[in-house]
Amino acid sequence: MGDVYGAVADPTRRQLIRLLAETYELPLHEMTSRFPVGRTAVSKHLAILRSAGLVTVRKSGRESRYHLNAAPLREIQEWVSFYDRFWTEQITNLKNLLEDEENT
Amino acid sequence: MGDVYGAVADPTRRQLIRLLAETYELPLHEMTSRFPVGRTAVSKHLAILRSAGLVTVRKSGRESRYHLNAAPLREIQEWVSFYDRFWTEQITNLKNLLEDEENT
DNA sequence: GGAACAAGACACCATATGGTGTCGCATTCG
DNA sequence: CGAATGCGACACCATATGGTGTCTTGTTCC
Repeated sequence: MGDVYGAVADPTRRQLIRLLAETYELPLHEMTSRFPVGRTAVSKHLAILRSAGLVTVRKSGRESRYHLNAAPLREIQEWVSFYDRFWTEQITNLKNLLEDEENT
Repeated sequence: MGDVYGAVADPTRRQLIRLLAETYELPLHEMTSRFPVGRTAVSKHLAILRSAGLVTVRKSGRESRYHLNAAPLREIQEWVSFYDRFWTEQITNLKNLLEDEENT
């Protein structure tokens, strides 16, 4: 069972998630036409998303309809929310970052 | 310049972030002692975190002190918050997921 | 000054990843 | 029925990734 962080790390997969969020459900070939990569690649990305629980499939005739399940994203949301309080230090850290850039 | 999603995708790097959140700043060798991997591996992880802007370095004598900068996490937070409204569909999607599992 | 330590840089390796093309099996449609 | 479509399953390939060990440089400390 793949992890959610890895599934979301790829930009193409994030676009797929976004696409599925805007439409109720879509067959593979219709998604493929919206991306610059081939059908097989999209299919593999969807498999990864499926193994992360982010996407569900429903077979309808000869096409597989994909649907978004955003629930697993909750894990990421909870993880990232832990660091809310550190954002207030943004200004001081920006200073450190700039000093770091100078030394690089 | 590495992206934040990729930087956060690795579990070891998330642990490093967590560790740096709990302590003000740490030298490399002290972090390494807390992980099952070697010094070089930790150093490379920190380089990735640094290129994503999540970590800053301050040289102090012969050791490099690492410090957390949580600001870039904001991008992830904003991205994931877009899908808040889809979590309400969790129950119906769970049903779909189970049906999917049966067909697998 | 010389030993010991911290850490970056580099060479190297196994495996994961993202992409391709092709094949084969259902399913639809003329 | 037969052609065409949709898509999963492979086989394959180039590169990225996560790990190792070794070398070197800089710093501390006796």
